Amino acid sequence: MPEGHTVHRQARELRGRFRGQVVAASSPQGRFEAGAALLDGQAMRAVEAFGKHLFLQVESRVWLHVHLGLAGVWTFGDGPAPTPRGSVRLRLVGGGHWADLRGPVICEVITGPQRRAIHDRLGADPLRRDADPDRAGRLVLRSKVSIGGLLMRQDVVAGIGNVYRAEALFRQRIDPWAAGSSLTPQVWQALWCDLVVLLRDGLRRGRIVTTDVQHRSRRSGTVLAQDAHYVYRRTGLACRVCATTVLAEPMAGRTLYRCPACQRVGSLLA
DNA sequence: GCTAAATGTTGAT
DNA sequence: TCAACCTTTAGCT
Repeated sequence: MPEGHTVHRQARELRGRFRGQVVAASSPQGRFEAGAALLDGQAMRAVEAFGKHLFLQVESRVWLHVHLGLAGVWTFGDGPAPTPRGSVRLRLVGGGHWADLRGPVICEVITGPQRRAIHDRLGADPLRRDADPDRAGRLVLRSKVSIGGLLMRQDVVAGIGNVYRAEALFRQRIDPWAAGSSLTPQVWQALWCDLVVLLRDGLRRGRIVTTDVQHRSRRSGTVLAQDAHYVYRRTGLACRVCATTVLAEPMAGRTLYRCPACQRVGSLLA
């Protein structure tokens, strides 16, 4: 269940196991047999993540393009691959490692130019060095669309999903319904910097934690789930900062979470 | 054990 | 604007 940090983490897992290795590719489920045949028996050259998209290149120079959607999942392992269970769309085996892909929305083999076209329509990815936050900022600052809507647009900022949207806007005290054009450049700058901080942290941990203070389970030492977020999925509970009831409301088909008191038009800088 | 919802996108209406 | 897709998990029973 991925936002951008998950996909970057998976790219790292795939790179570590398979880069430079000859990889056997198959589709136990049968739905990707033709595609798997194009990858099978070739050395893996490169793996990269861009937003929520994953690209994997083999020596014939074609690319595997994967988008997990809501339900897609990678499973990794070392040693002999287990008997495939369930609908494994793609299995990669090589160098003593294996990886199974289930339930992706997109799993296809594409050419270099096709990959470039996908790159070109993606916005700034907070986890990539080549991200251009100024271009994203120009789009935001002259848009009448709400900042909550803009953050979900992958052609503006790539890799942000519903959790990071809710949490970053809360942390900056920005009203999600405020138009992009109502933000100042300073507010945009602060929001972008916080997205970079949050996604890097998510990449390191492997989960999204946005609160500074967490209660830990006494037994396992893990951060309790309900303390990991400020507003995401906390409908009806008291805001951690001001105790006002957290709201949930639909925005463009997704559930938006916010604190109506903390998140007014301005921001921490206003 | 079952059901509904979910960190998402696409394509039809 | 909405259903479809696919899998996992939270929250019931």
